[in-house]
Amino acid sequence: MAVTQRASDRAYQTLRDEIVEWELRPGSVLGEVEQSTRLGVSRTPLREALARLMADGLVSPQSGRGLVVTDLSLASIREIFEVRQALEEQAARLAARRGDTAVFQQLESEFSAVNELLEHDDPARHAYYGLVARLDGAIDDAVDNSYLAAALATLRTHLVRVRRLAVDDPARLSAAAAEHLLIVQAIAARDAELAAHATQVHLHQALQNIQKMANPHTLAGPTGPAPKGTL
Amino acid sequence: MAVTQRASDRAYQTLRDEIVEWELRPGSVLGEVEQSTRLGVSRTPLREALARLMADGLVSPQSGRGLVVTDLSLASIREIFEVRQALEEQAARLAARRGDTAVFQQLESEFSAVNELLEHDDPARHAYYGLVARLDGAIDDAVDNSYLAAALATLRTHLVRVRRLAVDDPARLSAAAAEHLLIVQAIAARDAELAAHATQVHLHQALQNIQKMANPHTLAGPTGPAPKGTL
DNA sequence: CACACCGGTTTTGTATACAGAATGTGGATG
DNA sequence: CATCCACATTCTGTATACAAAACCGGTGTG
Repeated sequence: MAVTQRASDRAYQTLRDEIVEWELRPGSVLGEVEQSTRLGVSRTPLREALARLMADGLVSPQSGRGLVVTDLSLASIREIFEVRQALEEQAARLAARRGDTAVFQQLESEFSAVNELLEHDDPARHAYYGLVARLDGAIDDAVDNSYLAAALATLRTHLVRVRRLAVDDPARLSAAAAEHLLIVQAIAARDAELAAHATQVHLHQALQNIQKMANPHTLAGPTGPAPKGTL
Repeated sequence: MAVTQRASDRAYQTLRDEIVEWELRPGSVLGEVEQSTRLGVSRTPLREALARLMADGLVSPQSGRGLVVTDLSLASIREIFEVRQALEEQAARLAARRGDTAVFQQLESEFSAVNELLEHDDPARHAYYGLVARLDGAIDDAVDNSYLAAALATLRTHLVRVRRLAVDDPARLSAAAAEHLLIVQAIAARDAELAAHATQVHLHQALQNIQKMANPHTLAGPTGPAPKGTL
C-alpha cells in the first residue's frame, strides 16, 4: 500500500479518523489555524482536507463562520439507513447477477466459521469487521459500478461512526453474521432477489438493534463547548 | 438568491457548467495555472474548485499528474442509471409516504398540462425541465433526508450531462411527461408502491431512449488532444 | 537500433503574507 | 438597566512565492 505523501491527505485521514472514532465529538468547531498547527501542516492543505470532509458530510458550515463536526442523531441514522437500504439492495442484486461465484463461495465458508472469530476477545472485533469489509469489497468488485461504489464508500464512512454506538453485543454480532451468511449464499447461488431480500432483512435488524441500543447520552452530541480536539 | 461571492464557488460553478454543457469535452486536461488564468482567479480557489469537481466525479486524476474531465461512455451511463434506479425508487416511495398531498396535486395538474409547455419551440425546453426540477425539489422536500438528497444531487449533475446526448425527441419528451404524471399521481395518492414502480418504469424507458439515441460519435470523447477549453 | 540515463522544464504541492468580513465586547446613551 | 453603536480581534478567503516531484527532450551506450 502506498504511503500517504501529501500533507492534505494526511490531514484528511487524521481528521476523518478522529471524527469517526468520536475523538472529535459532534459540534466541535474546527478552526483552520487551530487544526493546522495541531496537525503540523499549513492552512492550504488543511483547507483541502476540510473541503473533502464537507463533501463527505462529516463537517458542515455552522452559521456562516466555522466548520463543525456534524451531529449524528438517531434521526440522521435512520436517514443513513434509508439510503443504505436503497444502495445495498441494489448492490446485492447486481452482485448476485455478475459476481464470481468462487469468490463468494469462499466468503460463504468464512462466514460459516465466523463464530470462531467471535470467540476471540478482541474488543474492536477487527477480525470480524475485516471479514465484513472483504465482503463489501467483493460486492463492489462484482457490481463493477464506480458511481455505486463511491456512494457506498461515503455511506460506509458514516456507518463506522454509527458502529461506535452499538458495539459489544455478542448476540447481535452472531445474528448479524448469520444474516451476512445468507446474503453471501444468495449471491453465490446467483439468486438476485433472495440477495436483495436478505439485505433488507439484515439492514432492518441492524437498525432495530441500533435503536434498541441507542444510548441517548452518547447520541446527544454536546452542542456547547465540546472538546475541541486539543490533545 | 445570494450572488456567489467566493472566487472558488465561481470557478467551481463555471467549470461544472462547462463540463456539463460539453464545452469541456471528456479527456480535456485541466491544468491549474491554465484554468486559473482563464477564469481570472488564483490557484488556491481553483484547486478548491477542482477538488469539488473530483468529489462530484466530473474530473479524475489521470496517470499521476493532471486532472482530466471524466469520460461518459454508454457503459458509465448504465452505471449511473443503476444507482438512479435504487435512489429514485426509494425517494419516490418515501415521498409518497411523507409528502404534502397538496404540493403534489398542484404538480399533478401542471404535468397534466405539460403538452402545452412542449408546444413552445424552446430548443432547451427550459419550461419543461424547470417543471421536472420542481418535481425533484418537491420529492427532496417530502423525503426530508439530507443523505439521500445529497446523493441524488450529485447524480443529477451527471444526468444533466447525459441529457445533452438525447435531447430533441418530442415523442420521448411527451412520453416522459406521461410517466412523470403517473409518478406524481401515485405520490399524491400516497401509493408508495405504485410510485416506486412508476419510477422504475420511467427510468427503464429513459435509459432505453438514451441507448436508442446514443450517438457513438458524440459519446466517444476524444481521448487524444481534445480542445482544452481555451476559448 | 533500442534502451537507459540525465538535465531542463513544467506542474503540482505547500507555506506564508495580506485583505476583507464577521463576531464579540466594551462603552456610551436613552 | 437595556440597547445600540463603534472598535478591536479573529477568522476566513485569496494571492503569491518557493520547493519538490514528475514529464520530456536529448544523448550516450550496449
